[in-house]
Amino acid sequence: MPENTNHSDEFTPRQQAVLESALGLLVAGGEKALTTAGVARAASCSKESLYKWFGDREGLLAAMISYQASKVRTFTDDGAAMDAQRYRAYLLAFAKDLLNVLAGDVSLALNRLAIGQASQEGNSLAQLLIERGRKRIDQRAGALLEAGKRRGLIHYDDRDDTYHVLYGLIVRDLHVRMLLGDAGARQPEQFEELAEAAVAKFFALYAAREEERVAGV
Amino acid sequence: MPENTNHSDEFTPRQQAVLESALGLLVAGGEKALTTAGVARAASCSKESLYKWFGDREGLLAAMISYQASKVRTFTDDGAAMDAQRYRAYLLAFAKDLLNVLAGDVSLALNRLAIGQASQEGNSLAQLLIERGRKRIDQRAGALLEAGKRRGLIHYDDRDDTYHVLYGLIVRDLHVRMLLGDAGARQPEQFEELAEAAVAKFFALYAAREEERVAGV
DNA sequence: TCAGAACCGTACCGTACGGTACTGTAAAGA
DNA sequence: TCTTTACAGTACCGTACGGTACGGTTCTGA
Repeated sequence: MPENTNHSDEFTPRQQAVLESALGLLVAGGEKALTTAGVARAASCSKESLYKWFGDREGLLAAMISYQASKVRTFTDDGAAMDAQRYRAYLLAFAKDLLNVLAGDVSLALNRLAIGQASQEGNSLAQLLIERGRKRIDQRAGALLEAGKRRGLIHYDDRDDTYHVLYGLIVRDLHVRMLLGDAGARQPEQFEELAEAAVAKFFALYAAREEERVAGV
Repeated sequence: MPENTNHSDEFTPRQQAVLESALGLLVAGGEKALTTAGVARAASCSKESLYKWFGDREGLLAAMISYQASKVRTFTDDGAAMDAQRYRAYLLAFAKDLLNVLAGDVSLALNRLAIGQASQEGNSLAQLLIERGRKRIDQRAGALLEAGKRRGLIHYDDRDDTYHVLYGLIVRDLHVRMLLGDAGARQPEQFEELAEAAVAKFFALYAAREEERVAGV
């Protein structure tokens, strides 16, 4: 058994290399450029092997999504003490990470791919993207929010609703605009500033008031 | 000259009927289903006419976007007196309209189309969608914000930034999830509630404090 | 050393689609 | 009535792509 990277062992190293090639093609030229012959040429493998490994073109696309999805770290509450200052830093890091993930070449390409297919019947690709990609981020954020509530730093009733507000404050309309290729939306040098503004507003809305923080309510 | 509807007179009635057919096909089956032969059949016109009117397939797609874009009403400040109550209602209406527009069949289909094309070179379609569709909404919101500031109801420094915060509070991640076909995101019966929550938070962040409102600063 | 598996490269097939050309026809205008 | 324009309908062409088949090569294990 070959050494395992942090990627899932769902694919052999050779297959992973092929998937990496395919992702490169997708990023470079969009779905139109992702032909089976093109992938085979770029990855120096035969079309026959592609069909053997992934079934058909759809299977290849699904494999690309599954493969890529294994690159998001997740936050787990270690129970350590945390003051408001430190918690704010965590939220800030989450916000910056989120913006950077969404602005990534591969993320944008895969989201474009899935969205392009979402209209026709059996939008399994989009479903897969939501399941494998989106939900991990949701989990990390959820854990972060709960950690803050547990320590009395923030206050909320509905965790998911609160998360969506945080998401909206951070991402605004940037994701869709990036997906549309609007260059004005994709400026990573502004992400720091955007993240800080978002976190500040989030605290303005959800920071526990003094008496709550003391009482732990 | 035929009677002018509120649509642009960029296209003849016959052409508008064809574009309507094409939009129907796009909504029903996504881009894959939008073949020139299919449009011709659905609209009972010849392919030759299609190419005469719109140049090529790309031109047809652009025409569909241009044609569809002319269905957003815009807010203009009539200078009338407006109290906080009334202003809040305006914002609420904007929020609900925004959610309903974004959740519309045709809007989703066109955004999917443009995003699907955004990766390959010359993403003119996406650019067109931003220019013709997005910017109108931006204008309406901008006017709304300025009206509120002029009357001392809200306070902000950067209008566009403030608008983007409002947008994020309203839309959250719903647009992308709707584009991905996530049924959980597309529930118009919840839009009222979402709009109210967003407007409430917006006021929490931007409502002018009493002394400002009086001083008009 | 031999058998078999895995796999690359390429040739091949069928089909679907963008785009063009041609024919027939109905309306408009002189 | 003749001519021109606009258009529907259809046939046609070239190409690109998904998917399959096959020959040749390398690697593995007995």
